[in-house]
Amino acid sequence: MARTVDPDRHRARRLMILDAAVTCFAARGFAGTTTAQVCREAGIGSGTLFHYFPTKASLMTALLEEDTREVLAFFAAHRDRPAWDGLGAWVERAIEEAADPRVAGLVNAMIGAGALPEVAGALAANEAVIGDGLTALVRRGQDEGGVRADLSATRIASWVTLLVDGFYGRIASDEEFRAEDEAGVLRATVSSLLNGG
Amino acid sequence: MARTVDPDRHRARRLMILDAAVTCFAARGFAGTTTAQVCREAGIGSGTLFHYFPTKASLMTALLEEDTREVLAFFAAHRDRPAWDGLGAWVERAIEEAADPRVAGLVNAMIGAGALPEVAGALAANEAVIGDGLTALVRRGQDEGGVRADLSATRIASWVTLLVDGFYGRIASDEEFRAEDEAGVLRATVSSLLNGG
Amino acid sequence: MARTVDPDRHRARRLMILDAAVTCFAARGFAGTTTAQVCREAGIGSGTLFHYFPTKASLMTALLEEDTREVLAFFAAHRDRPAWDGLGAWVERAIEEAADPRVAGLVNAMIGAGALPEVAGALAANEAVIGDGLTALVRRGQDEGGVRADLSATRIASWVTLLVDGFYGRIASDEEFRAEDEAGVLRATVSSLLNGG
Amino acid sequence: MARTVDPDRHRARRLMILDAAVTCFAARGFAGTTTAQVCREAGIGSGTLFHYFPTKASLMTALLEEDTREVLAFFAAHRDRPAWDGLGAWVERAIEEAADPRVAGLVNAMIGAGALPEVAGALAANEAVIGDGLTALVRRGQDEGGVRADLSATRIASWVTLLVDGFYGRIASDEEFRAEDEAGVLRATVSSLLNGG
DNA sequence: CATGAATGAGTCTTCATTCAT
DNA sequence: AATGAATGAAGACTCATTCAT
Repeated sequence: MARTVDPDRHRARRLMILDAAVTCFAARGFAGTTTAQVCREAGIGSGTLFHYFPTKASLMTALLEEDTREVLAFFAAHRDRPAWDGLGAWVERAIEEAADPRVAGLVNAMIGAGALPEVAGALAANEAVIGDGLTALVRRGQDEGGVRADLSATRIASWVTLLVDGFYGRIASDEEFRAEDEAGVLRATVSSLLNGG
Repeated sequence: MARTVDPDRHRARRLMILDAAVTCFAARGFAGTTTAQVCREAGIGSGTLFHYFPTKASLMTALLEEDTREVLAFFAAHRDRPAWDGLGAWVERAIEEAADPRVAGLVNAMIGAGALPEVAGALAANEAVIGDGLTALVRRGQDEGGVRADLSATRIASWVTLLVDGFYGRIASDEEFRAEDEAGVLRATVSSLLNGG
Repeated sequence: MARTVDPDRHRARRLMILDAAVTCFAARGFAGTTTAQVCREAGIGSGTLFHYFPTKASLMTALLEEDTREVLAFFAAHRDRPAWDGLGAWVERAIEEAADPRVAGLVNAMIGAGALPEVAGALAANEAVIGDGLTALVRRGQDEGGVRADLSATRIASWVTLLVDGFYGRIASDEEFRAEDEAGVLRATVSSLLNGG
Repeated sequence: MARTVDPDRHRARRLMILDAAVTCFAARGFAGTTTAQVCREAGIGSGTLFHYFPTKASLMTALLEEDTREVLAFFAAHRDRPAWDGLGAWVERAIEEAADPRVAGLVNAMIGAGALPEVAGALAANEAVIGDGLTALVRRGQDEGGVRADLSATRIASWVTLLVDGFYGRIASDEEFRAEDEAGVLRATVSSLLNGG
């Protein structure tokens, strides 16, 4: 009756598969990726894939949930720090993530898969967590001063997201648009947006 | 002497089918849309669809080419007018297009389909035309004065596109982000970006 | 109430279409040929094709029936002439027909279409007419002397057909097997077969 | 350590599917056979068929390649034996194969599918191997004596093939032409052809 | 008569998912 | 737990045929 299940090994395997999925989704989009390609990339059999993830869509939702968890952690970590620092850190986080060339492609894949009902929920949840977290930060920034008050916190948060998502999108579609080169403009544009230009 | 071919009727029918495709792609994405759904939406048989468009992907490329043509016309119309007006008109164009609730969804669908090799070319061509047109406008704006000169025209054009695409993206994913409400912020942000505010 | 139907014109048009069909069937086989290709080859619209021939298969059956009629005429013409001459003429007829490079391909196409129930009947009728005609000729040849009597007329007729069909088949599949070069061997082999080698 | 792949089982299954394909192709021709019919005949699902054979045409090419392999083995086995025996054995092989009532139909189906570009190559290869093998045998027969020398080895080989293919064709199209009954005439005709009758 | 746009039944093929080993 | 052979539902696309003009 040996305990064959090693939770650590299980978690590591799971992450390896998710990493393979990121590579594939980023390169070929969600619909353009077959589960067979993910298996090959991960070096596993198809049976094993479905042992860890019940459906192809669940790979995407797992990725989104993973990100949602990290986003929650991010906002939790900034709950007691100055709002302005939190907003700056959010932008820095985006710039750092954009350094992984797969991230921009993955974001596009997520958007493409967003039309699928199975993914829509996780995508909406992810966006809600980001929207809520940023809105809270912006509102606090308005209270603390430093963030403009002529727009609602919700709308400002939306515009910050617009800039960050637009940043990812540009990286994905424009070879010459490089995260490290454009980071400064992003920081400046967000700043300008936050304090009302 | 039967003259069954009525070019006008043909063109109208073609556009009707493309319109149905826009509706479907916007609602369910490219991969999520079946050709049968487009047929139903257009009120035609499957054979008729493939009489006008040889493949499902060609619907998407036709849409992109249609837009590319309009974009070229736009930039041609602004060739001899003040660059600043042209840039403003480009933003207004985006705001107006965003009024059609399907456009934002369609943009997402295009991004999702961009991984398909058949679509990639048309998508790249579309982006190139926009990039070139905007870059020319920005460069002229720099010469005429009024547009900042600390960034290259190419990079500024890229950032304008980032804002416009981000705008579409937000409309698609956020119910509360409405084109008419946010048009002012878009205008201001683009202005601020252009003059280095 | 002008009599618009010109029977001659109708017949000529019909033959032109059949000729186009022969070209297409010979080049691409029956299944490999689309009615659209026949229309293009004949320079007519699809509606016109089906005005003359109700189905694609009817093109094939018309071709077979055309041949059946010619075969009947051939055997009728040789009814009162020496059987040996008739058998020789039959071989010469095959050699002459094989000069049209399309004939061998057409024969293959007929064989390929023979599995279709709509064509099977016409093919069987064609073969029956040839079989009956040759058998009668052979039997008469046996009576007149000159043709071996150790095999039934039916079997000998079958073997003559085997040689002629094999001749067509070889021309179709072997570039270097040319009707004019091999005619002599065919004549000799048939002769040898008829008089029991 | 799971070893699910049993090469023997795989090969057996593959052959079972090919056998089902032979049955279907022989009965209804290549174009007249649907992949669904092959699946039903083989007792497998459609996915399984395409697990073993990527396309419908590949069933035909596999069949041809199978035969090509056997033909090569045949000629290899007769390389060091008297040429005359080899030629005789080739005819006996044809007679034996013709005993399977499906073979003649299959040959017709192969001819019908020969117009397809995917099949043409395998068919040409098959014919080349037969042509080369027979030509070598005939040439050796001429050297050893016993085979006429007034015709080139290539042409004689072509005529042997003409007789064998014609034999198959007759069996396919004429109910009363039975392999066992006509074997004697075939042997005699080939003999007569080989020694210049 | 001639036309070709419109049709939709029928095909091949893909691919997510299951399950026996 | 891991495998990959087997599955079949679903989808893109073809093409013979019809019919309004």
